[in-house]
Amino acid sequence: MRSFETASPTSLHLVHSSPGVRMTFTRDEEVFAQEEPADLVYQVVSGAVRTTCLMADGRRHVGGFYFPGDFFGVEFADMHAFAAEALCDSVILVIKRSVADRDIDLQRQLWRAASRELSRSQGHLLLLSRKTALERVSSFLIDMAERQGGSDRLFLPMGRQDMADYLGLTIETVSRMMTRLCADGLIEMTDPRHLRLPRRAALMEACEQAA
Amino acid sequence: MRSFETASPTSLHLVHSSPGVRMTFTRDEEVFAQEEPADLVYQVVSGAVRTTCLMADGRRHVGGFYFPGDFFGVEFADMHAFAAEALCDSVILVIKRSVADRDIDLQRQLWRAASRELSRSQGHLLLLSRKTALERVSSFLIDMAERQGGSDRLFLPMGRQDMADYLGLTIETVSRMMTRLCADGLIEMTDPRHLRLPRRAALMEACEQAA
DNA sequence: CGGCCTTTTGAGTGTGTTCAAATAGGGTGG
DNA sequence: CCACCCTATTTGAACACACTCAAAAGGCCG
Repeated sequence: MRSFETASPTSLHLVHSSPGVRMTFTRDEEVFAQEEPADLVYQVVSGAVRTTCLMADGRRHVGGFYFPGDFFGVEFADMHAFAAEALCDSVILVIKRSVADRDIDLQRQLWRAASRELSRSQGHLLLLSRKTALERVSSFLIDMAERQGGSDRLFLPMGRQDMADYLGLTIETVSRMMTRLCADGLIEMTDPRHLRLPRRAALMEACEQAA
Repeated sequence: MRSFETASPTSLHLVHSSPGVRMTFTRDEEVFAQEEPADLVYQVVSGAVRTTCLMADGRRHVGGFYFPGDFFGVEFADMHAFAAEALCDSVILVIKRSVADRDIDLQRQLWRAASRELSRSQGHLLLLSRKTALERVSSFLIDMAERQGGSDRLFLPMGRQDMADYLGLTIETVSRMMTRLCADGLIEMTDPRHLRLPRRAALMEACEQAA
């Protein structure tokens, strides 16, 4: 089900000395669980990951999405507040925190990851506090597009439910907003996960403010 | 307008060696501004502080409230993402980051502060993403009560607008929910800022899930 | 082709917003 | 000390946006 390989020098540009183990995960497989000790940190090699948080009443919250090069599972507390699952078949580099803390370069990368994580979480806060459904979906698409490089083609590795749980909306509302954006010519959809953003500037207008 | 005093050994139990300067701020006075270099950290000695974030379209977001003993302005980036203002006349201990980083004990306190800040911000995220107005206001009151010690009396140093901007609601909705909680006997209000929480357990029910 | 899952669409409802006005509280000057 | 003003809060009524429930359409795999 899950394959282990010992780390070896690879072409992955973000990790010089490969101070960890590569593991592969299949779609929807759990990388780590909520409430699990946070003694490891993770970096996406290929594929994509989401972090989720299950709440008492069954509602699910998606904390973020992670793409190749991104670190995740970097916490301050010694427990994971979120669980992490592979969005699709993915290769993840797993690194011991104790090892990471001895590698000065890696340590710097983790610090930057934590810093980015915090500012992302603050942006997310603003998004949730006072944005309309259309603004949320637009912001999301812009964010995804930026993180996938400048191309006007965009692939969404997550389903509508994941988007909804990330944006604090229902799946129906997300779907409706996507339809609306299509109708307004701001996006084109070949299928639900493959988009083209022909008018990025106009789409950013729809966000109304900084992400 | 603002008085400076050199730090001196005081009765404040949280700071042993007072490695900073005490400053007093009047109501609504700015402690630091958004986009200002974050080379100082702050601790509330007396009074209360809010952090705010002004958005492009004029909407305001309140990031958090800080009470005696709480640190604020602890950032990862080298700019403040939020501004900080005194809620009422307050005494603030101002500490140079460079000095703080040399004090092993203080450093530990700042780390814990950053950690708490992050988990608070995640709780805030959950609150904003899927909670009803009543749940938000209830959670807020419970949180405030816990941070002010176990008493069933609660003083709110912030106005309804601050509460609204913190909870992602309008001032009218906050007011209505307060009225509703009164009607349901979950809180008592002598005036808008002075509450009594006679049925804490019942109030926590209204939060529906972890803060 | 048929079954299963995801996404989309539709109709009706409800919660929170908006706009507007009334009330309460606090400070100032007469 | 009281009248007045200014601000903060509360209340009311109508509306709008997103949700809920329900069903149809589209993909994918067997």
